[in-house]
Amino acid sequence: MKVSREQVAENRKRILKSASNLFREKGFESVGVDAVMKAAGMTHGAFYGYFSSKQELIGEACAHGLAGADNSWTAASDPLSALAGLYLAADHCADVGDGCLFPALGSEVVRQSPDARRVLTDALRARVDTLASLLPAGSPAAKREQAIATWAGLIGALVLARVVDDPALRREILTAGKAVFGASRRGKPKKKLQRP
Amino acid sequence: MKVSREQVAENRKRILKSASNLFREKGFESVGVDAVMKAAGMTHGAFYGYFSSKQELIGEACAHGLAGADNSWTAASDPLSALAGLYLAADHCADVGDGCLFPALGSEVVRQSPDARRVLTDALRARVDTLASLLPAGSPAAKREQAIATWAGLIGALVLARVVDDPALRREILTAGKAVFGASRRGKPKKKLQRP
DNA sequence: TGTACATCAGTGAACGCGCGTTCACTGATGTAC
DNA sequence: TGTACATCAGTGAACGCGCGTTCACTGATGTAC
Repeated sequence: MKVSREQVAENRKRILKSASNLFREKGFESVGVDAVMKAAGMTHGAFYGYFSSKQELIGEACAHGLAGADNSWTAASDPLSALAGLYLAADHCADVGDGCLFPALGSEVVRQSPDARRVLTDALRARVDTLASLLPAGSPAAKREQAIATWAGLIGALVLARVVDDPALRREILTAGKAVFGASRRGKPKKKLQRP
Repeated sequence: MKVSREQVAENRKRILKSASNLFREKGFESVGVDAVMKAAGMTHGAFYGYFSSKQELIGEACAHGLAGADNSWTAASDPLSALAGLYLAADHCADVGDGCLFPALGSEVVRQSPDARRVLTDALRARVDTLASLLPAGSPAAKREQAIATWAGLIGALVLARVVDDPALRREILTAGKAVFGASRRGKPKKKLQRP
């Protein structure tokens, strides 16, 4: 049965959202076209009316998942600590399916289509630029260096926190990451503020 | 045809090495029992004489891959910068199959057996302890925090360097990681040494 | 605005293929005498 | 030490099953008049 044009556009978005969530949760190879379409409320046969192959879906689902990232930290008064706090929050750690794509799928995208790698590369460049521009101090080169290392640290910390099977160690990783990567000035410990 | 006991022990090691390399290169789901056994020089039928399932192999291959890690940096005069230099070297970045297991498979192990997660958790604990004990300055808690953050940063940087499709950006990530995570004292730039 | 028809999004059965796993068989190993 | 036999590691065919992909069909949509 045919379906209205708005319905088609809506269905496409729903497929991309389902795919992007399922891929992050279970990986590209463990999620079939069947599962994606079922999650989107259709049968698998309709898939090839939207995408020419699973590989194409993977590329577009990555783009969709990266586009939906939470940027609220950029508006904070201390963007770096806001980012670290948000990124290494316990609920981001627990919610792989709706969380950042880099820790969930970064190491798997290497083996996917060139398109998918380009999508991640572009997204990473944009995030580095954004973070570098919001850092409070340093030369442009130093800011860029810190922005790259900070993203690497946040992503690595989330990968480790998720893989570890001990909740106490997981909390320790998240806390250490927030402390180290969320502080603008390294090595200069902040004094705790006391109520007057 | 039966085979000598030494041959059996050797075959088992070869299966584990093949599996561990192939899994790091292509991921757990993309590598079949067939491919592992062929790489080890046998046919797939012999597999179930060594392991009861592919899941069991995954757990043991992870343990084998983690046990073979390069520890030469611990003997260096500046272990932190030696570790960062080794870990973020271009050839470690290029050689996924023989490289560290965390960046290659970290995000995939979450979905494997509890055994596999425990193996990675134990290995991470050991690495954090080793690095913390070799850091030059700080309280035990501060050393531990820095050790955790450093491992997170190194692993995240390698994941990002590998996923990116632009060699220039890849080099930039590796260089930034070495500079930031390989320096014991943060924020205090080293003066370049000049020949006298 | 109403009707008649062409379009085409979605359905569900079907296809090869590759995967994890099993098993009867083979023949070299290792042991009992 | 030599021989005869039981053991058992490895082979390769076979099994279900699930996956990516195709396709004839259906019936609601949207257009031409």
